Amino acid sequence: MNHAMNALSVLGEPNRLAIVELLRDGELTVGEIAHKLEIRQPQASKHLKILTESEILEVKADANRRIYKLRPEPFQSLESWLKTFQKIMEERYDKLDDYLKVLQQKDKTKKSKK
Amino acid sequence: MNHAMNALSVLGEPNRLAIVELLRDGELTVGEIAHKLEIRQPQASKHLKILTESEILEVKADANRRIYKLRPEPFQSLESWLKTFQKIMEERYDKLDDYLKVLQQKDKTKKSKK
DNA sequence: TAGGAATATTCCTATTAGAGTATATTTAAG
DNA sequence: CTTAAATATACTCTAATAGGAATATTCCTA
Repeated sequence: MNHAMNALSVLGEPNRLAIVELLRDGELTVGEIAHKLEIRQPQASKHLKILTESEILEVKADANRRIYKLRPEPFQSLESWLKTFQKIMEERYDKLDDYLKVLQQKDKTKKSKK
Repeated sequence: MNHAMNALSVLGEPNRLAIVELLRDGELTVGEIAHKLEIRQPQASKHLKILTESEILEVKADANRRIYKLRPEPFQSLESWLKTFQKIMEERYDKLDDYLKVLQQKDKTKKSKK
């Protein structure tokens, strides 16, 4: 939970979120990330550092290259956190159900369709 | 998706996240929120405005009070967005994931009974 | 071992965003 | 009609932060 909250604040930055979405499709080097997002290398490195320190990413050294990829934990944490809002999410579904029932009722009174 | 990204940046602010977590347990007025979070009323109002404009909250007027509560949509969006990381989440912790799936299945059968 | 490529780091600047304070607005009560 | 309560808004200040440029570091290769 605490981890999920930290992840949220880190992912609040657009470029960092973009990095995470890039890495969803597989690991990438710093240069590749900088190129794909059209940002400069130092900025990429800085964001990657923050993402790594918050344990959203992990690095693997390959000679003078650094290969970054996603860690699963923060996303699992976020999922757990989201589950604590399940009740709210369901409330509206129920309302929608009720609404649909109302529509069906009106439909019945208007013209008996089916 | 776009909505989920916006929600992330809005929830990146600690006080706003705290407000959202407060409202998980039910609707509250501005004063109640400010008091519970030990922040000043104008700050509460500002954060609530941002949260409302990003459609995370909705307001109801009651005389000179404003009652805020969560909207389900952004959380559903976040859930959808998180699902796009399912592959990464499944890579490791297969056992835990299976367990969660079992729980989800049980949950689904509960819901569909209603 | 010199040079170049990839990345990290440092320092600076400018923008931004949140906090604080004062004030405006709305509404109920007396 | 005045006042007080609840909330929103406007203004200012300050601090955090992202970006830019230059430089340091590491590692490979000729």
